[in-house]
Amino acid sequence: MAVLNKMHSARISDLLDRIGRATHCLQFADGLNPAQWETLRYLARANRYSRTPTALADYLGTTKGTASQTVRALESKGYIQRVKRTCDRRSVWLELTETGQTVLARDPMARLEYAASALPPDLGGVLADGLSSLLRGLKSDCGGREFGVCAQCGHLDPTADGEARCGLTGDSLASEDRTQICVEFRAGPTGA
Amino acid sequence: MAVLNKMHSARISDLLDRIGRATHCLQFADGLNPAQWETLRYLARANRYSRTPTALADYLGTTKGTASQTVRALESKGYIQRVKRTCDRRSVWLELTETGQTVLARDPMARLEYAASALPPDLGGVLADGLSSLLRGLKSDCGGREFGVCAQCGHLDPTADGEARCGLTGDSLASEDRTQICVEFRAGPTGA
DNA sequence: AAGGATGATATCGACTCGAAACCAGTTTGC
DNA sequence: GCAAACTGGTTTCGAGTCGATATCATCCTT
Repeated sequence: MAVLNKMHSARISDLLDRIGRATHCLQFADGLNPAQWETLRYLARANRYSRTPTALADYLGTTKGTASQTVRALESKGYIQRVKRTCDRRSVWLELTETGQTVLARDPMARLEYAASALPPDLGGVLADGLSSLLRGLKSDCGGREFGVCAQCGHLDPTADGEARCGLTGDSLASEDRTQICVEFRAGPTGA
Repeated sequence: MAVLNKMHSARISDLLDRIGRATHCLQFADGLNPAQWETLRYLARANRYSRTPTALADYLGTTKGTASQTVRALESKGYIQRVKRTCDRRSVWLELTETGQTVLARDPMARLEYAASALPPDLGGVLADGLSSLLRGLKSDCGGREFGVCAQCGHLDPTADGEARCGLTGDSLASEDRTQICVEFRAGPTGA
């Protein structure tokens, strides 16, 4: 069984490697590069605390300087725009433009999703769970901040019925907000 | 069910994305870069027809020029060496050195393998199969040559008992050779 | 023997990334 | 209330990678 498992794990590792390489080349579509696609995807899924250059840098596992360059490139293409914040005038919000959303609809990673949707339905769930626990096993080694949604966040403070607020900022969170990625995410009692 | 499947496929896509990013950063260990690690791994697994710069370029999905630079970098570090071939004096064989094998033993992708081996045994097989068919679905889109082992190759010509030879080159293949990656691989009747 | 194909390498330019310097705005401490 | 420390963001610079092209040597075809 140990041998069998060893065989499987080598194969899994190889397959993931190859899938990674295959998707890598997909991510140069539309004149963008992988980092820029990641950024568009991130901005579409990040909540209002998290659509900033610094949070983006954290998410991408890069530096603020590099993230800034990516942002500039996307802005010059008209896919995102910077919005000055009033509360803290150093800070900037990044927002997808209309054009940006149109481009994101052509996300090349959708191919992967498409391929996944062709799997037998019962296999899909198992696959997702397997990958998820694989990632957990990996993540502890690799450093890198965790990003999760408010719904599973330790800061979430469910006050009244249906309502909830963030224990960190005190803001109340619409249900829409709670399904988005947050920089401040911390694994907590609410989460698994 | 369609909805369920859509959920799963989005999650799978996201997970693969994140695993890819996590492993990417791992592959800068020991002063090498991802392409160089890939090269070491490839050379360790490629058969004697396939340990050449051109085959490497094909495998990595890059150009010969770029592959040549990677080779040079690894050679200057002393991890591989070029061996002039006598049969075709244009051609070069790439071989791992002792040092190269030592370094490869510290392959950062082993972390992934380790994480995979921690999965429940039955899950491992399912996961591998799922990923495999996912890759198949993806590969048809993405172009990129298939690389497989002789044992599943259409060129394999099992002559006598236990013996086999390559129908392309006419060479007889030791059983060791048959488990290695070959550039000339072609999906054939022997394979699945 | 000549011309074309092939394996490999070198060179050049475009591009990306990380490190460090830098600027502006905010907070802290006296 | 002001200076120092801090923080968010941008800019600049250098290293490194990659792909395209040109070049060289060798092989193959006729």
